[in-house]
Amino acid sequence: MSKRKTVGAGEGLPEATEREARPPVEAIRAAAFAQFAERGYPVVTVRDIMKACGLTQGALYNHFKSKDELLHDIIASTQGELERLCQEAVKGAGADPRAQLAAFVRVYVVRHCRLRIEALVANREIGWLDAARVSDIRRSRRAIRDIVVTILTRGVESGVFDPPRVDGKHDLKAIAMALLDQCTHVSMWYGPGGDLAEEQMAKLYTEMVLRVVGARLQD
Amino acid sequence: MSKRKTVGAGEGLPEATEREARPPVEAIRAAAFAQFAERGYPVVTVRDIMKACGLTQGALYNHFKSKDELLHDIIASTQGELERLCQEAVKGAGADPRAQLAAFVRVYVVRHCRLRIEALVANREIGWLDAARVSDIRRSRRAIRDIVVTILTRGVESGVFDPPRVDGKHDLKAIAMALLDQCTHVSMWYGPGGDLAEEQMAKLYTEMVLRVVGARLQD
DNA sequence: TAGCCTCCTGAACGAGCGTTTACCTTGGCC
DNA sequence: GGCCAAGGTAAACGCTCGTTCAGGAGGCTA
Repeated sequence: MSKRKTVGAGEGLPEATEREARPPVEAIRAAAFAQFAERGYPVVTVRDIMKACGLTQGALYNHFKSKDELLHDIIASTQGELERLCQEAVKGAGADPRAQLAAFVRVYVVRHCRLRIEALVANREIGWLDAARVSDIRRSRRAIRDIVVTILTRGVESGVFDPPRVDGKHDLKAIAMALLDQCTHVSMWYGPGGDLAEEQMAKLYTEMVLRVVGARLQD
Repeated sequence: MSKRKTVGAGEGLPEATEREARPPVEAIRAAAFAQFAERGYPVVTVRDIMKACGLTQGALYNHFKSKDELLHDIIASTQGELERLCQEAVKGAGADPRAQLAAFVRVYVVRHCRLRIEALVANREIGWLDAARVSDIRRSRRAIRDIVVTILTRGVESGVFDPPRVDGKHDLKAIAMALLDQCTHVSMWYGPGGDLAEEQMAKLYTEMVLRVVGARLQD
């Protein structure tokens, strides 16, 4: 079953819509995604994953070295894509830190709404990876945090941001962590059936973030 | 079981400082706390927990019916205490929604900094409980969220809050979720060795939250 | 001292885990 | 056809899990 030979590996992203046409390795990734998200990595068994895509346990090891590698593959691809999107969003937003921050939050929130399963897995299950595999993902997260810190720093220097101070000093790293926490965890509770659509969520969060950093409304 | 005659049950919290004088059931709770926090419920074994307090695996079942009940015991006590603290904080803050929200955030953040291990366990491991055990904890969380929603609602009605709108309407539940997310997850990254102390964290978060809801500075 | 109660030990149980292995089927190519 | 590589199956491996249970140590009370 699910016998595919033809689908070329070099033509863009796999399409999630046509389930049967997907090569086995993609079906495994997708099934693992869904199950890790719903029940968590340690309690999802290799047998569960493979049964969900109509295969037996042993077949996993034709595509991945281990269950661990499967999880890393999933998280790393999601995380890399997120970092790239964030960088592009900021780069394409001009020089104004307010526009940069707004573009960042919009991309970040929309992605965490739309791909909330992937985000949820990436954020919740990373701890199960061993140290060697986890390091590059942590690096990517620091990179994203540093994007925010950089925007905040420039915004403060140029006077368009006035974020909260503690004992008279800014702690932009703490503020960046808090803002990212807030935006990241939409994936924990956002559902398409809820009151707000993705773009509305993005607008809401953008306004909240701009308020937190004390963005001046206009020059 | 867990029959204690000497340490009075009616005199406050157990003291975490004197480890040896603690009755076994308390030692088990403490060891489980620490290990669940560090490595996660499903990978911490009964043998791990009991070894950490100098006992063998079988002894657990003199104090708890199962590993599951142990986790529920831990989470429920933490959650109940949190709900009580939040209610008291709001009740003791007078009638002004701004003061109520500030008091709420302060208590909530300080607690999530100080008892971050407990908070982390309660928030991350709850999914492992079966449905029957998890329901009262979810109820408590909804209750806490509703405290915030109530404060926001009264603040908006009385004109001291002007939170972000989406398409002209408020979505106070979404905003309450976002604010609680932010405050809850300090427990994921706050460390006593960091740049900010608990009270400074509380001040920072209070100011951020008041900014988000658009609190008027004075009457 | 005898009896009881509390609590712990240490071995055992059955189940389920990730992974390995031997073997089978399929399709393309000479 | 014969061969090969890819990728599947199903059984088995060694291990660890949560839990149970018979038995024993130690401290009360009578």
